[in-house]
Amino acid sequence: MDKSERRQQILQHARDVFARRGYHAAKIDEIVATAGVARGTFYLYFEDKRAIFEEIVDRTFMRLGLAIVRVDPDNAERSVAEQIKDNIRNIVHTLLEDPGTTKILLSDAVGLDPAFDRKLLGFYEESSKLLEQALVDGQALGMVAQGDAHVYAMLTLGAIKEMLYQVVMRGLAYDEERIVDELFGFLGAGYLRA
Amino acid sequence: MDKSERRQQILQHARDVFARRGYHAAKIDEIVATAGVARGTFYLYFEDKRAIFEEIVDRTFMRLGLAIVRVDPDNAERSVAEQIKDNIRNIVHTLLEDPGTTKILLSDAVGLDPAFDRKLLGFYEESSKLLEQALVDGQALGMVAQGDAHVYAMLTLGAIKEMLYQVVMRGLAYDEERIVDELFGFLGAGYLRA
Amino acid sequence: MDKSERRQQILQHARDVFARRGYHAAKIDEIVATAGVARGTFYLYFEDKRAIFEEIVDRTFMRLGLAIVRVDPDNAERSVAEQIKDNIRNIVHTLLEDPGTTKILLSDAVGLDPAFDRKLLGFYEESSKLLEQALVDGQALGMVAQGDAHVYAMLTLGAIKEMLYQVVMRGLAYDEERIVDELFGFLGAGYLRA
Amino acid sequence: MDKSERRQQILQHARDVFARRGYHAAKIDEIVATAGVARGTFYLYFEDKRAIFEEIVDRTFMRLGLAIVRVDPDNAERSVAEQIKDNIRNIVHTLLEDPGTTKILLSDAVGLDPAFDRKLLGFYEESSKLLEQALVDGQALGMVAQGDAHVYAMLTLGAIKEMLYQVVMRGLAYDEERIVDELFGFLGAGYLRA
DNA sequence: GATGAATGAGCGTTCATTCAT
DNA sequence: AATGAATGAACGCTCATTCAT
Repeated sequence: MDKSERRQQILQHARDVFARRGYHAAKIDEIVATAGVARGTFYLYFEDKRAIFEEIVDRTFMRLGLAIVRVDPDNAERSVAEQIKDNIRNIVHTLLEDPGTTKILLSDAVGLDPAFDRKLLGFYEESSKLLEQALVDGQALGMVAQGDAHVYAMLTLGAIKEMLYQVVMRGLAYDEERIVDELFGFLGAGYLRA
Repeated sequence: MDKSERRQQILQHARDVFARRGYHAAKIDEIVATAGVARGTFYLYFEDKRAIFEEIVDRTFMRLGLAIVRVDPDNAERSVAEQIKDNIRNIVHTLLEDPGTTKILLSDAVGLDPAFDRKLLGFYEESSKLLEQALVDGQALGMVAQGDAHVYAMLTLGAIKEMLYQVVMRGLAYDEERIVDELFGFLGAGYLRA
Repeated sequence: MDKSERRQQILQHARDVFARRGYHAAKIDEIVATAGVARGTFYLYFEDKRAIFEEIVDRTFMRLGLAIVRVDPDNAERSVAEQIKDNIRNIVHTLLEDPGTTKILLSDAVGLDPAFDRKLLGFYEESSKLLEQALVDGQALGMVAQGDAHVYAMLTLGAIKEMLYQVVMRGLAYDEERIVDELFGFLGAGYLRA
Repeated sequence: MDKSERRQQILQHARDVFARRGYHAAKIDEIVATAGVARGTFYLYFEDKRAIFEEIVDRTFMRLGLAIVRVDPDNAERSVAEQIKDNIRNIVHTLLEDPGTTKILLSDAVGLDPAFDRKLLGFYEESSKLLEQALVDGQALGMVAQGDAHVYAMLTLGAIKEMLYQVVMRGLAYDEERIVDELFGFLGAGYLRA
C-alpha cells in the first residue's frame, strides 16, 4: 500500500469515527484501530487530530467549491434561475453522496472553537458571496427581486443547511430532486399568500 | 446574596465563558474565577459542567417556547401571516436580547455529542411542528401555498437560524425589525422572479 | 437537648454510618444528615472526622477494658480458668451487644493508616499483656501449660477476634454462651488428638 | 524491558507503597514515582488504583491457595495432624516470605469497603472450608476432637492471622518453624490445664 | 516506514473543614 | 449554640502526542 493510499485509508476511517462520535468523543485510538494502523503511523500522515479533522472539512469545502458554478447572466442556454437551481442540485448532491462528512460539516465542526468558527464563517461568507453576486446579476436582469442580496444569500444558505442537516441527522428519506425542487420553489415564491 | 442570586451569578458567568470559549475550551476554573466563587461553590449549585450548560440551553429553549404563540386561524384581529410575523419578531427579539446565549445555542451546543444532538433536534422538531400546524391551517384558508408544510417549516427554521447565527457570530448590525421584515418578505415571496 | 445529649446523638449516628460504610466511604454529610444536625454543628462537638472515629474506637476499648477483670490467682471462689472464662464471656458480651462498633473495631479501624495501626496494636498489646500475666500466674499454679505465654496470649486474641469478626461481618447466629464455650474449650484442649 | 517485566515492576513498587502507606494514603503519584514510570504508563498496565490493589491481594490469595494442600486421611506416610502441620508451615512460609504483601492482606485490605470485605470473607470462607473438611475427616479417624469443625476452623484461622499480623506489623523476630510449632501445639492441646 | 509503549500536562470532581450570620 | 453556604487542596484519570526500536 503506497503512501497516498494509506493516507486515504486513515482519512476515510477518521471521517467515519468523527461522524459517529463527534470531534471530542472521537479518540485517536478508535481512529487507528478502525483504520488498522498503529498509533504512531497516524502521526506520520497527519500533524495532529485537529489537522485531520480540518482536512476532512477542507476537502468537503473543496468539493462544494467545485459543485458551485459561477452564474453567468449572459448564458443563452440556461437562465439565471436555472443556473441557481443547477447549483442547488450540485450542492445537495455533493452533500448527500457522503452523509458522514455532511454531518461533520453541519454538526461536529460547528462551535468547535473560535478558530474553527472563523474558518466555517469564512467558507459560508465566500459561498454566499458567490450567490450574492449571482443575485445581483439577476436583479439587473429583473429576475431577482430588488432587496438585500446579501440577506437573500444568507437565508438561502440557511434553508439549504437546515434541510440537509435534518436529512443527515435524522436520516430523513427525501429524494435529492425533491429537496432541490422544494428549495427552488421556496426561493422562487416563498409560501405565504396574502 | 441569597441562594438564587448566587445561582444566577454563576449561571451568568458560565454563559459568558461558554459563549467566549465554546463548551470544551470553557474550563471550570475560568467559570469560577469569572464568577468570583470557589471551585467547590460551583458544585453546590450545579451537578457538573454538563448540567450547567444544559441548563443554559434549556432556559433559552424555554424563553423561546414562551416567545412562540400558537397561531389562531380564527383570530379576527390578526391574520395567519401577521401572527407568523409576530412569532418571527418574538423569536428574533428573544434571541438577540441575549447574543451570548444565542451563540451557545446556535454554535456551541451543536455537535456537542449524540445526546445533546438529540435534545437539539427534539427542540427544533417541536418548534417546527408548531409552525407546521400554523401553515396547515393557513393552507386551509388559502393563505399558505399548497406544498409540504413540514418542509416549509424546516426551511423557515433554517433561514431564521442562519440569519441569527450570522448576526451573533459576526456581530452584524442588523436592526431587529429589519431582520423580521427580511425574513417575512422572504417567506412571503422568495426572491426569484420568472 | 443539652450538650452531652447532642454529642451522644452525633456519636451514635456516626457509629452507624461508619459501620455501614467504612471509614472512608462514611461522609460527614451522611453523618450529620442521619444525626439531624447541621454540618457546622458536627465541628462544634468533634475536632474532625478522624477524632470522632477515634473516640468511637476509644470508647469501645474502654468498655473492653472494663470488661476484662484482672485474674486473681488467689481467688478462692473462682479458679484461674474460671476467671479466664469469665473474661472471655465479658469480652464476647461487650462486643456482641454492639455489633456495629465491633465491626468498626475489627474491620474499619484496621489498616486505616500507620498512626491508627499503632493505636490498635497498642490496645492489643495491652490486652494481651493482661492475659499474659494471668497465664504466667496460671503457669505458676500448674494450671497453664509451660510455654510462651506471650504467644498463647496472641493466639487467644486472634481466635476471639476472628470468631467475633465472622459473627458480626456475616451475621452468624451463634449464641453468646456457645461462643464462650467453644473458645474456652479450644483454649483448654485444642482439638488435635494423637 | 518487556511488557510483563514492566508490569511486575509497577506491581512490586505499588505493593511497597501500599504496604508503607495503606490503601488510601497510597497515591498514584508515589507509586509511579517509586516505580520510575510516568503516570500514564501506570494506566497502560492497570485499569485503576483499585485494580492493582486487588491484583496484589488476588495474587497472594493464589499463592496461599497453592500453599494449602488438601489433607488426605488415607495418606499412609503423613497423619492428618502432620498434614495439617505441613499446611500451617506452608501458609506461614508463604506469608512471611513477603511481609509487605502480608501486611496488605491482613491490614490494608481489611475494611476497605463492603465489596472488598466480601472478597476477603469469601477467601477465608473457602480456606476454612478446606480446613473444616480435613477436621471432619480427622474426626472420623478419632484424630480430631468431636465438636464444631466449622468453629475449630475459624479459631485456627484467627490464631494464624493474629500471629502473622503481629509479626509483620511489629516486626517480631519469631523464627518460622517456631511459629509453626507454637500454632500446632496450641491446636493440639490448648494451654489450660484443669 | 511502521510500531506501540511511554509520556505528562491538564481537568473535572470530591469532600473535610471553616466561618459569617 | 447552631447553621449551612463557601472554601480550596487534593487526586484519580484521560488521551493526544512522542520516540526508541
